[in-house]
Amino acid sequence: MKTYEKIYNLVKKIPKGQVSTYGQIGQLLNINPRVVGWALNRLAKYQSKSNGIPWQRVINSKGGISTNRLMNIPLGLQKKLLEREGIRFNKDEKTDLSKYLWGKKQKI
DNA sequence: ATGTTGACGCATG
DNA sequence: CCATGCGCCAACA
Repeated sequence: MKTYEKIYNLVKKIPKGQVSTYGQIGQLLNINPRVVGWALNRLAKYQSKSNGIPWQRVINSKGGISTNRLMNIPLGLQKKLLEREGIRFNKDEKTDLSKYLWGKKQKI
């Protein structure tokens, strides 16, 4: 099984309303976070069609969006998709990872 | 086989 | 806050 397949399988498990990070995915699979980014980038490159993989739920360790500088992906798309799932962004365009990170318990 | 490419993360200035 | 630098490594060409 290819590494990127493992990554896709894991990303599929991120629950709606929560997010993960490149680092967290990498840690769980014992691979470098860079490879996680590479694998997700591959989706946009080689699979123009929708694929059922919730790629938008993977963000960077700062709680921010990393796709905005890419030509492949429309500006602001990832944020829009996440907001649609209930993720809120502060004025610095960051999410509260202590709240939304996959595996953390929700505060009341 | 060899060089290049990143949706990273962390440390440092 | 911004800018580099570097370790990292699968897949691609």
